[in-house]
Amino acid sequence: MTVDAILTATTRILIEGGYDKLNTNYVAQVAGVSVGTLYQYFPNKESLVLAVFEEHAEEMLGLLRRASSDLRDVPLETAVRAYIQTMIEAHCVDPELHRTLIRQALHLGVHIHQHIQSEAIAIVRSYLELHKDTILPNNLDIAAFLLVTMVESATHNMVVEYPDMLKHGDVAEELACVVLRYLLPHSF
Amino acid sequence: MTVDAILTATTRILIEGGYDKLNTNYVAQVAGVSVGTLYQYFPNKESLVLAVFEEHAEEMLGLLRRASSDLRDVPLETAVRAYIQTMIEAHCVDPELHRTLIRQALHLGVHIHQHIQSEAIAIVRSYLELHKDTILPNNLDIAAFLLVTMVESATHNMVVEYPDMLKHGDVAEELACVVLRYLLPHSF
DNA sequence: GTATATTGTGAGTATTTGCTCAGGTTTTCA
DNA sequence: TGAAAACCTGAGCAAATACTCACAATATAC
Repeated sequence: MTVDAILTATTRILIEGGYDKLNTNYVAQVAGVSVGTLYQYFPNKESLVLAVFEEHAEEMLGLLRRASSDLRDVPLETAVRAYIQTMIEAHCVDPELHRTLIRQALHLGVHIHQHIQSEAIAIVRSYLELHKDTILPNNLDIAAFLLVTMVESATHNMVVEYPDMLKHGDVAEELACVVLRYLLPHSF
Repeated sequence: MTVDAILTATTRILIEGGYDKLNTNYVAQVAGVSVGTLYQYFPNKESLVLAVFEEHAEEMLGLLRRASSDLRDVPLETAVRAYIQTMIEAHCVDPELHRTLIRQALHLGVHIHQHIQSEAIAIVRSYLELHKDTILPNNLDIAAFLLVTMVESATHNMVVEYPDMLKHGDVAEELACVVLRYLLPHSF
């Protein structure tokens, strides 16, 4: 319970004031505990951010993992759209926190993108492997790398940097076009 | 001359030790001047990083602007490849500094990606406008957004996060495939 | 050569802040 | 009920560091 209050406070301060405004005394105050208590559960300031990051990343990865197991045996066209949709949802879990972690915490070893991408690349690669006879690309490593990078960054940019775009839900469909035209011989 | 020494020192410290290790006394020492001198040219610590950023962003944007004017009247297929190549070159101007600015300085208003992307989107959009009769996408805003985001992030990831990939120069060619299959009706 | 302007100096200050620790409060359990 | 374990407190220390200012050195102009 105490830990939770501390993490919630950390998250809130991070979102509202950024890493600069995050000091342990203030976190403790917002959490309604004393600094001493805080240091009973977290060895230092950095570990606060790391814990928040871990929680958030797991939540996002959870969605992607679930989707990937659901999509194993689904035709490519459906899978691609579902994958893009899931990626959008993953970014919508807590967009403000996501933006903050990326903007404010990259300089600690907190690399959300790499964290998520490396796992996503493995997933996509194994999916492409299953369908390698029906798709155009030969080099699956490169294809998986490009697909994940592109979908992740487009999604990210859309949700986090240009949130208005989501209303134009067409972007998701257009992104699906990009992917499908790349993978399949016949146009869309 | 003094200003230059200060900026060079800032850059070096930023690359080697990150934003944490950047303190004005140390910058002055490395630059071979006194703190007082430093504060004669820069109002505060932040402005140091901002100046370094500005210089770097201009250098990258310079390449893109030059390319964009060269590519106005070139056939799409050539233009796409050249554009991708230019984007790679832009990221290779000073990859270490680029990585550092992104990782260490995002939390100041230093948003390289947005800075570069917003200009790149305008350039690409106007190019697509010229060729709108020969390309598939209807919504040029979305198309430009996606193309820039995808090419920029793929390039960035390749150069900055997975530098080994560049040796596999095929990634650039594969990326060109993605773009061309999206834009043109006949496959590649 | 003198006066003025420009540029440089660096010890010191004022503040911020991560973290400790000596002691208090609450809970557990025989 | 009482003692041990677990948990909490917050004033304050120690270190880091952004920034100043009174003065010195150098350059420029006449």
